[in-house]
Amino acid sequence: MLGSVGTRSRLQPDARRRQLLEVGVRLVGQVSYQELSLEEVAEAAGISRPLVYRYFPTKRAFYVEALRFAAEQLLELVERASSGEPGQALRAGLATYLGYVEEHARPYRTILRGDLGGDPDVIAIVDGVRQAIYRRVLWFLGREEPLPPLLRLAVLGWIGFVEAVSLEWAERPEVPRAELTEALAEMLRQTLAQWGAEGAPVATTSPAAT
Amino acid sequence: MLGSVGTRSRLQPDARRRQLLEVGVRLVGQVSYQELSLEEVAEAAGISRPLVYRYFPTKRAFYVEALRFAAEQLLELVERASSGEPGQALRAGLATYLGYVEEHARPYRTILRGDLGGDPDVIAIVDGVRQAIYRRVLWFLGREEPLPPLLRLAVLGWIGFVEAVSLEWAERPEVPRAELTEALAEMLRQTLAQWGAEGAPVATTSPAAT
DNA sequence: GCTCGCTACTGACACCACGTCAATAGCTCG
DNA sequence: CGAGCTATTGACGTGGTGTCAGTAGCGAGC
Repeated sequence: MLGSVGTRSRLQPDARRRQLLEVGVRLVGQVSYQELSLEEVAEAAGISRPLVYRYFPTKRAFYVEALRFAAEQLLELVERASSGEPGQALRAGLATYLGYVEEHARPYRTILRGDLGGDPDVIAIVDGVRQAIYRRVLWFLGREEPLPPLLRLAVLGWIGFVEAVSLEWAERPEVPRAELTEALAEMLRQTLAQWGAEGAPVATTSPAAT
Repeated sequence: MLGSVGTRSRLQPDARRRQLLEVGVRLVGQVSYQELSLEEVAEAAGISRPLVYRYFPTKRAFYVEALRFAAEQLLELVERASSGEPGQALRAGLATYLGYVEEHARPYRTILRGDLGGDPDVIAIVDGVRQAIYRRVLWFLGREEPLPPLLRLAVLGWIGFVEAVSLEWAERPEVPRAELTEALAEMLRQTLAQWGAEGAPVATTSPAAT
């Protein structure tokens, strides 16, 4: 029961900042940047609007920090799930990823699309998620940067494939998660076989046949 | 030399509206929504700010209309290029698409990402482009809606693949356009072979070997 | 070719949300 | 228990959106 109106307590800066960020994370994905008013944020935290400016220099900065926090949650989840040995890790990571999409459809959309398309910081975050996934995939494959141009395009393209499928699937989950996980993993294998044809041995073996 | 400051002529509503839209199209993709000021738009058109409100009820509406106009330009280009017989049309459409990306990297990014991610109208436009491409691909394949769920995901995923590759390629065009066109077309064939495995004959044959 | 009316067009205003600053009030430490 | 530090706030300035009464250019009728 954070910040219920009535009692205005004096908090330590760390606690206050964290509380504001949590409010922000909850709001990002519910309302657009335009609709988000700092007055509203302050009210939700039980404080006055100027106080928000003590912790965040501007509305954009606040929004960006909240978005970054949400993005880190997703990434941490996936990293944690996919820490096993590469062959299995890809499927574990995909399944976790899809699980997050399933439960947080709207925040996911915001993290991916990123309201405020023009803002460099927002672009940095959205691309940051993509890049983290990219590096993870490289780790799955046992490869390191720099990749040959076509192979790099293949991996980035596959990530785009996963994102597009996830967005559609979040709205119409007509395919079981397990089946989708397997199809996406297999898809990566095939894509690499075609685009990275310069004799690159890949490690994404299928699991034991059913 | 439209709207040079100094002479303020009285235009017909159609002409004025069109002029404003052209100014808008030029600005979208150059500056973000936030940075776009109607004062600036009015000045570029050589009129006063209130007059803009005679033609567009709100700043958002103006931005949306301009974005829609830009999106329609891209779509019309692709449609026109891919009106031949299906087998060849896919590659012609892809090549034209990539050509647009090559020449209008920043506007393309805006059309695709869509600043103002939260706005329903903007979402409608961005998804509209995607849906038009989707229908076009269906026409290539000789199929009609509704598709089986997995096949639908495959086509949408492939479009996501193309978009992701295009965005990266726009910044680092290290692969010849022709090669990329061919790889993407072949990619669609393979994807459908895997995801639409329920005996769907597909029409994307390779062109005559070079 | 002059007048008259219609309407494209503008200057000035109200409003709202962001961002600032001096003043206040609640902890903490001697 | 008093003093000082600082988290907190009410009141203000500012910039950009959206509104409205008033003005000026273009066509119609005689």
